[in-house]
Amino acid sequence: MGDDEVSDLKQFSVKDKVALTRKRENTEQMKLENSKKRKVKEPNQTSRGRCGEDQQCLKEESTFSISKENPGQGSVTIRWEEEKSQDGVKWKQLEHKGPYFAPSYEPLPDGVHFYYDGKPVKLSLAAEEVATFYGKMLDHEYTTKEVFQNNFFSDWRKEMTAEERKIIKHLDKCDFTEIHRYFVDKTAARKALSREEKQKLKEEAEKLQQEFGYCTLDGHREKIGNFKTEPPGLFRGRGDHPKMGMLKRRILPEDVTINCSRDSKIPEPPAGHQWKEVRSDNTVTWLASWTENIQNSIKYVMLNPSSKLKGEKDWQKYEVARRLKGVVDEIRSQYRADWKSREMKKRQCAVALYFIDKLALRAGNEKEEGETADTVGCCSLRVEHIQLYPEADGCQHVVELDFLGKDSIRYYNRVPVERPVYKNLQLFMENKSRGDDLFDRLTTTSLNKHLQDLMDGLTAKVFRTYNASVTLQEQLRALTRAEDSVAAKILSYNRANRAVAILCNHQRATPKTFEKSMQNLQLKIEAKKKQVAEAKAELKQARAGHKSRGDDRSRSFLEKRERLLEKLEEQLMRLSTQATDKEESKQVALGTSKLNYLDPRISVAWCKRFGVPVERIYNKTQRESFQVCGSRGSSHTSAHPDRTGRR
DNA sequence: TGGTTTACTTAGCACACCGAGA
DNA sequence: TCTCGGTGTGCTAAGTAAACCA
Repeated sequence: MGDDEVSDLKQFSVKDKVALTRKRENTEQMKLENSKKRKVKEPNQTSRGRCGEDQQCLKEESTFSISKENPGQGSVTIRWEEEKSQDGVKWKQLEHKGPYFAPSYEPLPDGVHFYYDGKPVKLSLAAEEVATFYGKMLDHEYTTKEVFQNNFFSDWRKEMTAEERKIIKHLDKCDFTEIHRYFVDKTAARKALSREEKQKLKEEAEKLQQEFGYCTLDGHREKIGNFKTEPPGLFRGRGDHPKMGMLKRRILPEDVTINCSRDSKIPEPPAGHQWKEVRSDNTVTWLASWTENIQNSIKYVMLNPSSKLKGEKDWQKYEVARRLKGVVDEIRSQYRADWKSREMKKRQCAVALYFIDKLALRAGNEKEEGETADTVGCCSLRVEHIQLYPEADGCQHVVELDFLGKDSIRYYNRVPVERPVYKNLQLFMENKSRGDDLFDRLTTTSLNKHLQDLMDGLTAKVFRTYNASVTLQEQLRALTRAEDSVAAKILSYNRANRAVAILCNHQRATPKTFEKSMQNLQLKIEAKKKQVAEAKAELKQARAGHKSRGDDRSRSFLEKRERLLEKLEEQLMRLSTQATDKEESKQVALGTSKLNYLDPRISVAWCKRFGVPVERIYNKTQRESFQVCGSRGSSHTSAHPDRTGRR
């Protein structure tokens, strides 16, 4: 299957997107009308007014409104504002053991050969190591790609001795199959280890985690997110990445900069080595860094999301989104007015902002050509990425967007836009060729500068967070029914979550095992249906028996049958719900939005209101990240560090 | 002002792990 | 006890955006 076909399969149906956009538009229209009716009011009063119509809604809404209005939360904002003013100081004391280095290369056993042109060739250690990188990936699609093959071969030859280079001249004459088989067998052997052996490995990993996986930050033991250096291998760039297959070098202590406090115990480099640099910069949160050789970018060792530092940053993100809620109507009026501006730059900015707000597009920074896959975001859209239709699908002024976004995931959407937007797009496309920038007067920097003027801390990214959280809230309100079972409520939650994922274009490949596991689930459903039918027949008989005999024994039997039927029907319902959920989620990645875009306070408030245990929505790690404490039906919303800082 | 660098968040994939059910 | 399949976790690429610099 070609890449284009994969992309085709991976796009959401336009119907999903159109339905979602319309739902959001209706809400927006209502809000606009309401705000017109109210005329001039403080922004936060506007948002409260809408919600005040429904007491329960007010409670939920308060989880996503300006913190000044929430007793007790104002202090949190103030505390962080205070911290921010301290010249960006992130910590006072930081101590750690440095990164854990990838194990050195273990040569292949004598019985495993590499063949060139049918003849075994004993490779030098360096060349052999790189050959194993390729051999391991033999059953991966990457190795079928020409760019991957060429980059690999070119970098591999650099690792060869002059002798080897003389022999090995063409990749298609190389035979890595023995190497491949060796690693497949090794994986199988690892899987087949005894319980005790596996336990031993687990204990060793845990020991490593305990030794290198934690640091001390301002006197608190914090978990590190990635304490191991990235092992060498072949670069796996996504989409049509021009550098895929290139050799990712092994990271040595000499490449690593350590960041820790001056008075702490400086981590020891591995024996015989030294660090590139040891510094003490408390305005940054990273513990160690190095520059990787593929794109010359810096890689960092950072804290785990469960850490105080990350938690606070996350909380701040949602606070900014909450502040946006208070001014979003005003911003929308502003960009609508700017659609008619005499200044081209202003018009482009206003139209781009409309896309970012309405379609939750990413900002779209400029990228260096030829260095990465050709992907775009809003500001970097080109003429070739949009099509205009005066009329389509029964709507006027339809725009079709078709481009590759982050991770080369295709964004495809057909959406009716307001007339001035349509007219402006026609104008922006005039006298341009397909490869020209649609918004040629606009950059993400200028857009963000404009947003900064509208609201302190506002950037393009905030609109995604804001619209994602608002969508979740609206969908939860529309879909949840108090009388539903917990399973049905969770289905509603997943549907709301899914609406957000579709809005943000979070896609995933259909799991390889999907068809099979779906088939098995259907079989289970059929079997359960049969059981229900049988139980119904038995119940009927039991009723007749009790009617004719009327004794205690027949009554007891009847009650048992009733309970059995009830149980089976519930099981059937649960299976059907599971099947629906599974089918609807097969190509949608729910985790990304749940983890990065949805204010946990909304989910926790929903759990609390509808008696759904928080642990059914957030797993252990997610609860740790958000500091959400789970308790059946009465979950409290300490979604983040407490007001005084530590949890 | 515009290019570059740095620091951080967001993203999907692969695979290990673990529990349910046969 | 074994198998299957879902979930959780680790990994690292790919974004955003601010700071820096000439």
